[in-house]
Amino acid sequence: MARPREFDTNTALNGAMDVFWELGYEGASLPDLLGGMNLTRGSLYKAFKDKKSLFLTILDRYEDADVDAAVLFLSDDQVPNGWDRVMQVMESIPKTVAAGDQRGCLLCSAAAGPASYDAEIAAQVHKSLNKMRDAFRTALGNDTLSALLLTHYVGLRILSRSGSTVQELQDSVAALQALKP
Amino acid sequence: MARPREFDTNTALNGAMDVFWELGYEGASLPDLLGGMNLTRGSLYKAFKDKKSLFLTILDRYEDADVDAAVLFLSDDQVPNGWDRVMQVMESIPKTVAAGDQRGCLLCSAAAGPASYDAEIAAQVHKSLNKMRDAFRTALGNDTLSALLLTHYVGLRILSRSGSTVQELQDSVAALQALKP
DNA sequence: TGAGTTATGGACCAATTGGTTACAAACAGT
DNA sequence: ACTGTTTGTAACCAATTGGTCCATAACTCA
Repeated sequence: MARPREFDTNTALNGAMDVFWELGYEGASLPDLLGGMNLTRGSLYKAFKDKKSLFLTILDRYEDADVDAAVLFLSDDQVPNGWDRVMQVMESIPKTVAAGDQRGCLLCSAAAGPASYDAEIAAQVHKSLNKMRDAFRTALGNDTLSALLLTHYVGLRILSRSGSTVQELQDSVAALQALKP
Repeated sequence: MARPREFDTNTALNGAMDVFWELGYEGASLPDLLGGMNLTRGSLYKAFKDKKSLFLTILDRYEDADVDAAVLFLSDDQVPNGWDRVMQVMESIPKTVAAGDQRGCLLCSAAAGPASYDAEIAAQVHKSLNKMRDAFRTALGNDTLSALLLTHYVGLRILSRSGSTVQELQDSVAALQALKP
C-alpha cells in the first residue's frame, strides 16, 4: 500500500550497534551512524525517530543479544557448577581483549556516559545490569557475592576499553578464585 | 614586566575540576568551563592552551589531590591492618553516594570516555590507576588481589555515577570481606 | 491507469562546538 | 612619561552538531 523499505531494518540496526559500541553514544555523530547503517538522514529519522530513540533501541537489542546470552550461559548446567560458569564469563573478558577487541561493553560505557544525565537511558541500563546481577545470583545463590561480581564485570569492561593490558585483566580475574564458595 | 593576572590560577583550576568532574571531558563545553572558572575565552586559551591541555592539567591535579590522598591513607598505619585500610577506602564510596555525591571519580570517567581514543589522556589515566593499584599492593603485599581491588574500585565508581543505589554498592563492598587475607 | 501512501535523498537549518584575533588595558623598568 | 610585554574582552570564525523539509520515487489497491 506504499513504497517499501529499501534497507533491511535488522542489518541497519546491527550497523548502528557497531557504531555506538565503538564510539559511544555521544561520540557517535549522525554521519558516523549514517555511514555504518548505510542510509541517509531522511530514512534514519523516518524509521527511528531520532538519535536517542535509536540508541534506546540499540540498548534493547544489546540486552536481547549479548546480555541474554550471558544470562543464559550462567544458568545452563552443561557446565555443572555455577561458580565455574561465572568464572568462564569473567575469563572471557581478557580473552576478548587479547583477540583485539577493546570495545568493552556497550552497556558499561553507557553507564559511564549518558546514563548519568539521561533518565531513560539510565533506566534501560539498569534493567540490563540488574539482569546480569540476577544471573550471577541464580548461578550462585548468594546476594552480596552477585553484587560484587557485577561490579567486577563493569570494572573489567571499563578497563578493557581504556587500554589495560591483558595481564592486568587476567590478574584481576584470577584473584576472584579466592571467592569460590 | 607585564600586566598581572586578574584571576587566581588555583581557584580557576579548582573550578575547571568541578566542571570536568560533573560533566566529563566531552560533556564539558567551553561555556561550561568559562562559567565554572570565572574567566573569558581569551584568558583561558592564553593561560591553559586549549581544552585538552586543560584537562590533562586537571587530571594531574586530581592525581595530586585525590589519588595521592588515597595512596597516603592506604600506607598510613594509624590503621594498623592493611586490609582494614583497603576496606575503609572501599566503604567510603557508598558513603559518598549516600551523602549525595554521584559524580563518581574523575579518573574512572576519563578511563571510560576519552582514554579510549586519546593516547595522552590514556597515559595519564593509567599512571594514576597504576598508582592506586600499587597502593593496594603495598597495603596488602599481594599482586593479584591488588588487581582485583583496582577493578572493583573502578566498577564501584562507574556504578555510583550511573545511579546505582547505596544498598547495591554496600552489598558489593560487603562481599569483599570474604577476600580478607 | 489512476489515487493514496510511504520511502528516499539531499538541500537546508539554527544552534553549538572548540578556537582565533584584534584591540584596549595594566603593569615593570628605564 | 615612554616602551615593552602580557592580560582581558569580545567580536569573529569555520566546522560540526542533531534535526527538518520537500520534491521525487516506488509501491498497493482500486
